[in-house]
Amino acid sequence: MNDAPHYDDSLTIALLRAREAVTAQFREHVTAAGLTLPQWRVIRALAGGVEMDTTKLAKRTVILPPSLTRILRHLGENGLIEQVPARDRRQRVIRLTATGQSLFDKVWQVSQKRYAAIEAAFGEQEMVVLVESLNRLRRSLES
Amino acid sequence: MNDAPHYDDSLTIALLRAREAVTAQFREHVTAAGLTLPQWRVIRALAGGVEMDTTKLAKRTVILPPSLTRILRHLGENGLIEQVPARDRRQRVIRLTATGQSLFDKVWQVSQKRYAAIEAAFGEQEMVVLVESLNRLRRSLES
DNA sequence: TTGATTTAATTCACATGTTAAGTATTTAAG
DNA sequence: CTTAAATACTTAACATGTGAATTAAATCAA
Repeated sequence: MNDAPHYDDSLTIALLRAREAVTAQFREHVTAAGLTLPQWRVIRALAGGVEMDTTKLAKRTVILPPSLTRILRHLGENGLIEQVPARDRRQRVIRLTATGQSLFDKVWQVSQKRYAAIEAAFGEQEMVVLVESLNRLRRSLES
Repeated sequence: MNDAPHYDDSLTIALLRAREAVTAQFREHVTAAGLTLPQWRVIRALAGGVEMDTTKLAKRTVILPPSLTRILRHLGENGLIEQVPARDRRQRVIRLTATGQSLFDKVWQVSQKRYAAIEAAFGEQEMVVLVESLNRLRRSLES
């Protein structure tokens, strides 16, 4: 009938809603720990003694540099991260403090359970297929 | 090895990146028309003479009420939408103005081409499967 | 080595995301 | 009919998203 994809079927909206549904599973316990979800992505990327500069961190966490600057300021003020001296003095190399790592450990325990619950509800195999499909979509658009 | 899903394989990040890749296909021509992507979602939901209250509009466009309030103010100031008298005076029922509709017509032409290009690059059938998978994921988490 | 260019990160300005609190109108209970 | 509860939005406050301009340090070319 209509040459336009129906609104609720459109890819962008489907991605938005799916992401909303998934992040909702993590939001409660992450915010209870005093973190926002973007802040948690940064903590998670640095967990286990990883040291990383801002550019790499921005790519890993899918956070734009200006946002990351503010997030790192917050996390630094709360004593969760610290700066590591770098050869290239333009770079800001970051790592978790002991406090940051132990906060990660605490939140991560719950995140794992939530992730497992999502796999159980949606299907472990379907989840693998979905993630692969999402990554294939991305690659097909980047070229 | 690790009991944690690898960062780049995680569902939340895959959703973020995929969404980023898809929206990038629309951002250029939408912003060239003087609209942000959320503003465009609102315009699109109202296209074709549709009248809708704020609550329904918020759900359709996946925009939270406080954001929608601001967006509607912007669109109203630019003469793209107008308010329709409603029985329930708590509600704000909105529709496009003639200006808004003609802006939609212009932007929509390009959006259709972009959407078709995504289908061509990723595969029409795979796209259908992906959207269904995303919606199934969402439903499995809402119960 | 100097000067132009590139790179890394920040700052600025404005828009949206998110939660909590507030206002106005309607509905429902008594 | 009157008041308590529910509904539809809005406002406020803070965090992040986004694009453009800025600063500082490293690299490259002459």
